[in-house]
Amino acid sequence: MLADGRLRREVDRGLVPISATLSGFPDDDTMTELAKHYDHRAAQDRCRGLWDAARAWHAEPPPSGSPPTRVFSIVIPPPNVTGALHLGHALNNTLQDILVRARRMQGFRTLWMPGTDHAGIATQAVVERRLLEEEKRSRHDLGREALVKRIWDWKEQYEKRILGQLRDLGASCDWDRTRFTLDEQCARAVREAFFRLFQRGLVRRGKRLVNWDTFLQTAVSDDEVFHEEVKGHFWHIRYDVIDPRPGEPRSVTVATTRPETLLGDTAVAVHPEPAAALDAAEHDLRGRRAAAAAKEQPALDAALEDLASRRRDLLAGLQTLAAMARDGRRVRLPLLGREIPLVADEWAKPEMGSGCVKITPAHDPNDYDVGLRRGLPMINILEPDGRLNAEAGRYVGLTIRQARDRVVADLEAAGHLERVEDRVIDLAHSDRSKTPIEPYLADQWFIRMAELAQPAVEAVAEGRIRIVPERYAKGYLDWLSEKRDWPVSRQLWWGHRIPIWHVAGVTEADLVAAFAGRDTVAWRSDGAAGWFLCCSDESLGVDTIAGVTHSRDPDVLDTWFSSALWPHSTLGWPADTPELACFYPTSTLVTSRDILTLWVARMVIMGVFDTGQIPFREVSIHPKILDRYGETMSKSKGNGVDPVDVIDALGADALRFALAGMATETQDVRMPVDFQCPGCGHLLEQTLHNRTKARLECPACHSPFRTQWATTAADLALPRGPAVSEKFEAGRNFSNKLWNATRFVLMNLEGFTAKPLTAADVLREAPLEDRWLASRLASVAAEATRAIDEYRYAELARLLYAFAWDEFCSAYLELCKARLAAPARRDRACGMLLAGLDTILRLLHPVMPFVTEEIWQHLRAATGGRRLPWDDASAPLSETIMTARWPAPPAAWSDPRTERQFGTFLAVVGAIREIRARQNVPPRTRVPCAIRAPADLTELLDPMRASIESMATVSLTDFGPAAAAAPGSAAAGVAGCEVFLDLAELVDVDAEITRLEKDNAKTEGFITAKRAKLANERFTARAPADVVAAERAQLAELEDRLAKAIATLAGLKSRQGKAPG
RNA sequence: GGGCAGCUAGCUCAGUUGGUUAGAGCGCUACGUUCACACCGUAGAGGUCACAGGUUCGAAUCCUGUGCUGCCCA
Repeated sequence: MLADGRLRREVDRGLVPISATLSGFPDDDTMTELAKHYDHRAAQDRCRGLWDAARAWHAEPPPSGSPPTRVFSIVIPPPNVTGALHLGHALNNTLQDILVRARRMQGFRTLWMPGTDHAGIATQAVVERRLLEEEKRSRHDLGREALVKRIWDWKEQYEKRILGQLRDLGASCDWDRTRFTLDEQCARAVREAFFRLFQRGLVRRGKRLVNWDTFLQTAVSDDEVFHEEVKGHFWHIRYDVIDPRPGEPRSVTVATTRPETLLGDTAVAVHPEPAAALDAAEHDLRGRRAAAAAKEQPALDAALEDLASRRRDLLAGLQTLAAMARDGRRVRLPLLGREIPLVADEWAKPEMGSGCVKITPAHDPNDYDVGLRRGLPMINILEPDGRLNAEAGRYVGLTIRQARDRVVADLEAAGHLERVEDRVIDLAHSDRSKTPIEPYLADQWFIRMAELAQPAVEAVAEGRIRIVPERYAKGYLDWLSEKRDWPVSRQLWWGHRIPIWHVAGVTEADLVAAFAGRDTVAWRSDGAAGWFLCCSDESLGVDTIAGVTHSRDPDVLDTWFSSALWPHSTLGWPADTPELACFYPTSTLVTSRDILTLWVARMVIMGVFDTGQIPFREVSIHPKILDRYGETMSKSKGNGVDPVDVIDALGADALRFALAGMATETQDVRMPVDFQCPGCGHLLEQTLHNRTKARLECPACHSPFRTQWATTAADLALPRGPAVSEKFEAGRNFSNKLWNATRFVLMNLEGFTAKPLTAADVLREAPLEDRWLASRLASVAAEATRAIDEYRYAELARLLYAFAWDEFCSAYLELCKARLAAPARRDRACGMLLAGLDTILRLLHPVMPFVTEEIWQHLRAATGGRRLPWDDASAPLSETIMTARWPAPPAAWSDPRTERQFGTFLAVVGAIREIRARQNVPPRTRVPCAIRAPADLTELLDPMRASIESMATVSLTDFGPAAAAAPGSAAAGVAGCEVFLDLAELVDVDAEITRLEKDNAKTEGFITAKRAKLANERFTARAPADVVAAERAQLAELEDRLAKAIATLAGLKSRQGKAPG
């Protein structure tokens, strides 16, 4: 028996694998006492095993013909397979799991669709960078197929890691349905969607100035670009006017930070109305000066002066140039000798530089617009690898850097360089390769947005899709209403290859003949003698068309294209599946605000286009997690926290509880991070300086440890110091509190047999504390349900924490201690303790699934016969809390009067405890106490006499309207009662007097303020009657309290000096 | 340049439609361990609600402006 007992304890500590049951939870007869501390590691393993064995997370569409059920579905924002998940993902998925678990318990047919995203450029860039670092090879050395194979290997590794992290977190996704944006099912949806767009004429081919990454040799989107200020120069270059007439300038001067681009110049621009432009600039400056603070005025004055000197020195020349531009005059491009036109365009600013600007349409976004407006040629001078092409004449083959030096030297030699200024330049860099971005004119595929965006705008504008918090709808609508065409091609190898082929030299009749009977092929003219073909099958299926070979577009689609289809592609579209019929449109999308436009808007667009229905009804936007400096957490900055570190150290529930508690409606949450020394546990603040170090030394024990950055063998041999935050400890403590409350309940169940409890049982002949608990359970269940409905996750966590800890444990459980010792009152107390605990566990399960399940299993083993009023009393208790019924206490349990009464009781106990603490009365010394209370309060509190005595450790000597206090008692007024503590050995009379005087001064202050307020006629006349009445009542109470306190004070003063000590 | 948000206790954050004496967690102070839990209990200290105006009987809350911080768009 002894051995059994020890085994049991070790089992409870999770030291021994349990084979007795499938789930690994103890049977009734093995269950007596829990370990003193909750062991999150063992519990997590057991719970996951239980859920997996039962596939409790799996959802099926109903069999046909079955009655309709309520459906709740979510698709996961697929984490990309570039790397492991960080705390931001943990937050996102915790919130989804809260919704999913709650709805499942509420009886919804609930699906959470999991999966990952291939993240085209990000993943390819990571793999390419490693290839270069570790093998010194480029993707071109490897070739397309081999590189793609490498990326698949990477994907397999990280997908596994990510899904493992999600499972560690407790995410109750339907793991049987896991998808990947590049898997066969998603690929089919991508081809079909693209084909339909092509057929409808919504796909177009066009030139576009893209952000070109010369290292990765691909276009990157604006959000993959970061800006950095670097030191550079401003070169002033002279272009000669061709055949100047008398009175005309012989040359124009332009300034540039990128002199090598002049090789691609196709014009020089001057403002068409320089005088008017200067007037406008001056008007603007004067307006700003009038409104500016004094310290800004000198700078504005200087700007005005500069403007005046320009008017004096430059204006005439600029006006001449504008006239020459209108006349079609030309200038000669230095070095190349090309003749280029002077054009008049507003882009040239007379208030800046020389007032003239060189135009390089193929290599500058603003110049590109000028080129379009003025019909200028666009000369591309770059190869994809960033070297200059044949258009650059004798500079061909040079890198941009080399070309810049040569061009500058040649200009200087030719006498065309006027001067050079130093200047700080805002330079765009690729986030992927960290190299400078070159604006580059490239052929791209675009999706036309004019028609597609409209339904997506309307869905939100008309409220069919609700974005929470509402303010985010504005950004969504603004962005979409611009209806800018979506460039979807990416010059990458990792992704969905664009299903477009090109063929030249065949007739449409040839195409008709080649694809006779196939409705999966469509074509359009390429504008010249060829055709673009689009096909929704995997391949075109023919090698040649009328003997002519075709070629497939080498590019792949933007990652967001496949993500845009995620809600319907994962459910089987374009096939007409039962899943699609049941779970689409999905219920809610949970995401952070930064991808509202990139992803959310595009899902709406494509969902409506493909299925005719919106993809989700509500969007819940949650905050981002920042570090102590207000920077967003990211792997690359090194300021992140790995969720698995927290899960290991404190438990998944602790992590989830903290994250849910942070998810308020404000935008961002700060999380100061510390490194924890693996040797001594000392916390070392993470700073801007140390956060990227591979090894650190503990300032306390001086032993070194490694961080996530460790790569060398020497560093890797060190123990890992995890990045942690104290914010998670509250959740760990809370888990333990629940565990110990359960431990207490289970320890006191001897001889008690749990039976189904009805709503009426709970109220029948119930003592005050039971009616109070029932009422609180009703309110808390309603509030928790509402918080979930309204996506107020933080409030959910907070309110359950406060109720479980402060009310259930600190008040109700304490009160039960006396009842459990009294045989006649025992059973009822056990029943209510169980009901309270069970309800708390169910309400908390969505936030803290593991500890609630672990406890549920122990309770189930000990009290499997219990049912709550909202359970089906004829069915067995649910085997897992995951599918237990969501609490729905009856309205009859609500009882505001009882809650007030109980509040008074707690206040009286609190007042007594306060006096005891102040007077240093030893905790276990029972003190005589009298309570004077008006008749109505006496009647209310009378049933609680024993409870007051036990909770405040006093013996009540007198209680009622005329209760007499022992002379010189310590006293306090509370909630309309007076409490007198007979401290025969009142140690410190002076302290009591000081305290009372301070308190009275405070009370007098309030009274003065209240009297003034009530004396103000405008207040009594205009404020609502109930507010005025409340103020009057309050004043009366304050005056009463003060009067009583003054009397007590007088008594104390008469004792002053007489008391011992 | 335009838009959105934030600024509340030492730290991280709550604070519903304006209405008692502004709250929580952590940290801090004092006392307390055979009695579920020291991952605990009891009590306490700690705030000109960024600043300046305004509306109102009454403002952390509404309006205007300023400052600082972050994000989005150009």
